[in-house]
Amino acid sequence: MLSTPFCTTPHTPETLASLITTTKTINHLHQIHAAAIRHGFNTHPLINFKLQRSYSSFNRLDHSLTLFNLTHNPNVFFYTSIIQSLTLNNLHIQGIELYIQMISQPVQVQPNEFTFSCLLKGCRLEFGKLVHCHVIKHGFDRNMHVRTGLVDVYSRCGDLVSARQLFDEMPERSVVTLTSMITGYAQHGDLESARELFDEMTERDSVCWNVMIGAYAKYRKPTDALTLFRKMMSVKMKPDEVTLVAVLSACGQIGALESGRWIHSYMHNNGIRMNVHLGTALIDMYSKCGSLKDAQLVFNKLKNKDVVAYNAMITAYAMHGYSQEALVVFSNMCRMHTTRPTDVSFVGILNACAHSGLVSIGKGIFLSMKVKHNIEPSIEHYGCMVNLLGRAGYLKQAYRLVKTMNINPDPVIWGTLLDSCTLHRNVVLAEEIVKFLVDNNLANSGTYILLSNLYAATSDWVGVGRMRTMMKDHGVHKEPGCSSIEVNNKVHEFVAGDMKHPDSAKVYMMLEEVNGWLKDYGYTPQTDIVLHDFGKKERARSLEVHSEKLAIAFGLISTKAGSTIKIVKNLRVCLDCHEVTKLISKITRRRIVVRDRNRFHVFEDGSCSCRDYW
DNA sequence: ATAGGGTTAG
Repeated sequence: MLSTPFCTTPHTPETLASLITTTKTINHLHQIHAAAIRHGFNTHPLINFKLQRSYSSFNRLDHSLTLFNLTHNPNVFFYTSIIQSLTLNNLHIQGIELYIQMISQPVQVQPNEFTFSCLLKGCRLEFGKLVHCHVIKHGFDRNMHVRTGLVDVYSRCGDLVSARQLFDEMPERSVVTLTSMITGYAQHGDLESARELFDEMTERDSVCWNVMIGAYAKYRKPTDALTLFRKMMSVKMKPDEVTLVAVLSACGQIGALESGRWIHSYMHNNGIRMNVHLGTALIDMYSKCGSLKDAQLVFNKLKNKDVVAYNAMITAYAMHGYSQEALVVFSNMCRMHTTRPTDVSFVGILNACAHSGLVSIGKGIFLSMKVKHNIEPSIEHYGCMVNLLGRAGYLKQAYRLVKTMNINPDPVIWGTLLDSCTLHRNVVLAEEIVKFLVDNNLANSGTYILLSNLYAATSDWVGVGRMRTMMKDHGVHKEPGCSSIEVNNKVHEFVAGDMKHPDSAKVYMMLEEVNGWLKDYGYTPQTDIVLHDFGKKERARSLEVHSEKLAIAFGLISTKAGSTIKIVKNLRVCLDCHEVTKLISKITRRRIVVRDRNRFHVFEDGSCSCRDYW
């Protein structure tokens, strides 16, 4: 203590106050605090205010509160800043309590516009409305900061009508106000209204660009996200860490590896430091773009890995069918004392088991959720188990699990079960399930499609016809297949059977050539699973134009011989396409990587990394 | 002396 300068040098409140503001460590702060007490400044309002803020900045709310409780008659500055500390720590109830204490003191302390700004930050609708009343009562509702805070509360909480009304009636608005309003729309899925306001802005900072790009990424509009990002770059607005996280997510969704790599090198070249957010986004991007090696590299180098980073890597291994590796990362994570598995970890690890048919390991992990980790399995975890059991052929067990679980089964889980019935050609069980669904009014479009697929798979064309009629009667449509491929930093999309791409003529010529090769190999199209265009073309013809085949044909004509072709598909790959792609990889000596809705397939020399189990 | 908007995994 004696070695520090604070014991001997004389101090004025002003010099102490400025020392507090510049202090870099909590120990340093304690010494200054001690010096302040020794000099008899412990009741000095400015000193105490600064001390409180400083403790708060070191995340020592406990010290802040002690100090506050020892202070007689705190003034509005002290009240406001302690309220701010509380709300920043998500302690809004305590914040409101302090506000009430403040206005009901014997000697009332009048709140000001700053007090209301702090009260509103991050608060929920019930408190927001309460604070709103007090804002009006104290006459601060025309203050821009306060009004922005109100807009923010209503829009974050989804009361977009109230938010918009307050917004429209504002005397003036700042970038922050607009961003709050845009965020409200964006977070609740109204991307059009968000974009409309965004386009009307006369000045934009990086935060509002981030909100808009992030909204596109969140609502799975990766092309819009990337387009807007390019626009941001073109107006010389510098992207920051938050921008890049959103853009990387978009790259992952669309499988744009070249763009993703470009972002990674942009980080290096522009001094954007790696951190756990960016690292996780990179792991996600690389794995969804088929480059598991790069995902591993980022993961291994990443410091301070949190559970989100671990989950991203577990999911990456699961998607690529590397079940053992996923299990290793999972157990490493469980061994760390800083990370505990979450519900997402279990979705990842159970999917990893499903992709390799690790039934008993999966069952063990599923049981451990509740027993060992105190996590109640959700419908998604049950879905993973139904998938694991069903794919492995334990259809009865899967069915029993759905019937006995204490959550209401949803259409997804029934779909998973029916999918497994199709895979194992179990018409009897499938019909039992469908009858159950119809009897209980649970059948939906998916039910008909799945049963129809099953009839097709077992060559029961009468059954297919019956389903076809039922679907027509119910106006059921199948989600069109869509595949994309990135060539020279540009993403090309193909929808099943479409002719929209500028190079369509060449693509279809290539497809004819491929069909010739396949015929020479003695391949005949399998009469599987095609419903979206039934009745228009004969089955064999429609099989030829599944979207991934168009994308692969485009890849063959637009990339260098021998290079890898990478495709992203929105649906699960069908049996026929899977067989055909295996053959194409053999004939053309190309490595073909297909990411379908569930996982990766790496086709090489006539076989697939999923070992035909998917 | 003090305030308002943005981030990752299925």
